[in-house]
Amino acid sequence: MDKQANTIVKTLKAKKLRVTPQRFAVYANLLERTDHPTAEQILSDLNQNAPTSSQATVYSALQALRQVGLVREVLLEEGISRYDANVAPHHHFRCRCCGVIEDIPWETFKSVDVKGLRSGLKAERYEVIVEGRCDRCP
Amino acid sequence: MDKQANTIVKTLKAKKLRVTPQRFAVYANLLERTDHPTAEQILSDLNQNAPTSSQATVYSALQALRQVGLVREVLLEEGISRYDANVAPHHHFRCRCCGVIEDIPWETFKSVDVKGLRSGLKAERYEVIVEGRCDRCP
DNA sequence: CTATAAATCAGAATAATTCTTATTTAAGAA
DNA sequence: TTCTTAAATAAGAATTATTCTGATTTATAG
Repeated sequence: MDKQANTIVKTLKAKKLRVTPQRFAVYANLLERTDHPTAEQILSDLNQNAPTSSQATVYSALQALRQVGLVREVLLEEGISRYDANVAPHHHFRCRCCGVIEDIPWETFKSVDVKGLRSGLKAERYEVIVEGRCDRCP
Repeated sequence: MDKQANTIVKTLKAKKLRVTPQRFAVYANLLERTDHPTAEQILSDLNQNAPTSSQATVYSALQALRQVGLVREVLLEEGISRYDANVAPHHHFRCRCCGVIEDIPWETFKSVDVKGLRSGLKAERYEVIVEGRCDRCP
C-alpha cells in the first residue's frame, strides 16, 4: 500500500506534475478501478466519506493527467466522457443492454493493418470499439 | 434534384416518420455532407439564408432519424457529438492536427475478427477508430 | 375537408465542463 | 528548516450543449 503510493508519487514526479493530495487521489482512484468512470463518479467516490476534492479540481487533475499521458479518455456514449488509467493500447467493448464497459486485450485484433489506409493518412494510434451484449444481460 | 427530394420523402415515410420541412431539411443536409457535422453546424447551415428550423427542432429531428436508423452519431472528441447519414458499416479517421474526420471503407480492415472476444461477449457491431495525421497537415 | 396525433417554436431548465479570483500549498533554494 | 513563488485549489459564476415545457401549428389518415 505504501509501496503503491510511492510508485504513484514517482510516476507523477517523472511527468513533472506537482504531487498534491487531490491529484494523487484522482490518479490513485482511477488506477484501482477498471470501470472507466466519469469525472462525476470519481468526484463522488473521493468525497463519499470526507470532502477531499472540489469539482473543478477533479476536472483539472484529469486534464493534467491526460496531457502527460497517464490517463486517457474513453468516448462511447453521447455526452459522456469516461477516463481510464490504462494507457497501454487496448480496445473497448460496451454492452448495449446494461452499458457496462470492458477492456479488450490488444492481441485480440492484432490482425488490424493500418497500412491499408489511403496514402496520405498517417496512423498514430487506433482502437476497435465493439458494441454488443455481455453475459449478465438476457 | 426533384428526384433526390422524392427519394428522401420515400425514405422517411418508409420509416413511418412524418415528413416535415424541418426534418426533411436536416436529413437532406446530412446526406449532402461528408464532414460529420455537429447539431450546431447543421442548424447554422440550414438557417444561414432564412430561418428554417429552431434549435430544439434540429435536435429532435436528429433523435428521430437516429432512432429509425437513418442517421448515426460519431463520437471522436470529448464533448462533441457529430452526425452521419452514412449508416452503412465503415470506420473513421481523425486528424490530430486539423481535426478533420474522414470515412474509412469497411473493406480496409476486413480482417478484424470479433470471434476472438472472450466467451460471453456477443458482438453486434464494431468500428475501428484511427487517429493520426492527414496530408494537409505538416 | 376535418380531426387529431405529432411536430414545431421560443424560451426556460438542466447538465457537464470551464473560467475567475482569492487563497493555499508543494517543492526548490537559501 | 524556513522562505519564496509558481502552481494548484476551492467556491461559485459563466459557458456550452442538450433537453424540456407548454402553447401553437401542421401533416396526414379518413
